[in-house]
Amino acid sequence: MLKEERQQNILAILRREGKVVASELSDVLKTSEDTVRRDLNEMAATGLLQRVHGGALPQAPTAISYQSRDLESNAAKAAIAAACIGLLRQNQVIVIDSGTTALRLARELPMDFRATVVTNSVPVLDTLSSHPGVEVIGIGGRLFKEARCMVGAQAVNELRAVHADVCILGLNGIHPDVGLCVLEHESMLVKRAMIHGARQVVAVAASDKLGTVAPFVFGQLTSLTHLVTDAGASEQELMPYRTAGIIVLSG
Amino acid sequence: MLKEERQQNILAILRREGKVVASELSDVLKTSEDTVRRDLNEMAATGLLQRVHGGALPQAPTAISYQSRDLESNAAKAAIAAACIGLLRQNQVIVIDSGTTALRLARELPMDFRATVVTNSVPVLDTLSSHPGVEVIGIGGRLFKEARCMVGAQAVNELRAVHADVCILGLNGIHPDVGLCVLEHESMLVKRAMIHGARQVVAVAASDKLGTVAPFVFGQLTSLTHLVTDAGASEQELMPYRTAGIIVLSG
DNA sequence: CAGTATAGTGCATAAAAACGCAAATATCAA
DNA sequence: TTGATATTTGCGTTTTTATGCACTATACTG
Repeated sequence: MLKEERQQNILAILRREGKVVASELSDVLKTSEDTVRRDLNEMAATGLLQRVHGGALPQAPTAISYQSRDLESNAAKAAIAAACIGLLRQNQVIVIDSGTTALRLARELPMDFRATVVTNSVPVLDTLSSHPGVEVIGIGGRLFKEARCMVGAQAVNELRAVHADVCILGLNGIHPDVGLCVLEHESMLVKRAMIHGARQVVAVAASDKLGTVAPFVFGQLTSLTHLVTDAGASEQELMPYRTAGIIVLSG
Repeated sequence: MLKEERQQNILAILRREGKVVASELSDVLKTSEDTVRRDLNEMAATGLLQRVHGGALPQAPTAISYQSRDLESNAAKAAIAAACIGLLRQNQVIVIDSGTTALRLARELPMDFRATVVTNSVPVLDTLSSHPGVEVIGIGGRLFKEARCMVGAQAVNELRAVHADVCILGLNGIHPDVGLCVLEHESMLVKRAMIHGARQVVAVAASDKLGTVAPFVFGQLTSLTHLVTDAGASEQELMPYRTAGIIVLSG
């Protein structure tokens, strides 16, 4: 087995299992623990994973990552959420994506807001449990633990059956030429299904996401009707989106 | 289990429960109290949590509702959950119902437990997000807010497609003659779908539920293979269930 | 203030990592 | 092909790390 091939395998296992143990790897890959350790160290040096005693973990620790992401850039996210809520009308059917910005929107939703919300995000489901006026539809599927949301074929199918008035969409990167992108393949498919059939598609993105690219592109810029970002975005940065016919709000 | 992994788990539990107790952690994480203490001290040194006598608290005050924590600090439910976990085997497909007793079971599940869990309960989804070895399938449907679970035709359909090894079932009442009952019509349909096709059906019920009746009957006593209750149940109370061929555990 | 639960300490042990070196394998040029 | 060179891999040894145990000290509780 080639070195690169082996390292690819290690990464695949790491993604699947959430951790790798050096001794187990040497067993599965039929090689010595030395080689495995060398591989792990090499990959850790290039930032592909986090080396720990006994094996390795994903570079973004799963449990802690959600928590810390949840807390960071609070003011910016609050502004985005507020601007976004301004776009919503009573009694609409609203799809809410996973991601901390969309979650923030759900949390800021007035308690007397009346609407139907469709979501695959566990924390959004949790939050909206206490909104009496909101009819909530949970999307089923495999739980993607890092993002706390449902993904997979089942989720995509259920979402395709929904034609929402508004879709609140989170993303990892947005670029005028490349389009809308995310970090994981699974998310790509889910977000495509969310966009499909929605009357308005509102992307929520902190200003640092503007102009950045992530591996998986799930749609063109023209899929969007609105882009909501924070005050950190310059007019120059926003211009390409406006000229593409997107309504841009920056709070 | 890797050290860093364990520490991430501790953080996840801390975030979820609002506190951690050293002795409980050593139990759930299957390690010595020494190791737990070392972990807690290490994390406290890096400012990830606040060390206190007996366990640790979050660095920042948490927004967790006291209500939800209170129903967890119930010794009877802990005993039921522990007995229930004893029935589970690695790599089974397990359906977990909504309800606080079933939720308790999910929380007490060892971190290294490997299985596939199917659930319609939002807090169970939340809890199992931090169990790396558990593949979780969320059931979609309308959110029933009071119980924080998915119900309705969609949920019933998805559940009917599952043939589980074990089904952990909560209920509002169980009576030797009347059968298994719940308070809401929606729950009745969902629970019927859960039972359908399950190899083992384990009812979890606090002893005060025994012999009581609720409006909607979703199954006969013979649908059950196991009944797990707490030590508050008398032998006389349990006898009818035993004679019906049900394996009765009372912790 | 006594009794119990929790913490800290030193030590033994086992697992894992690092290191140096030699063998195996691949790469490349003539 | 052949041989020179670089890379990769495996093995023995040493060093480090992680963990559990026994024991003592300290903190909580009634």
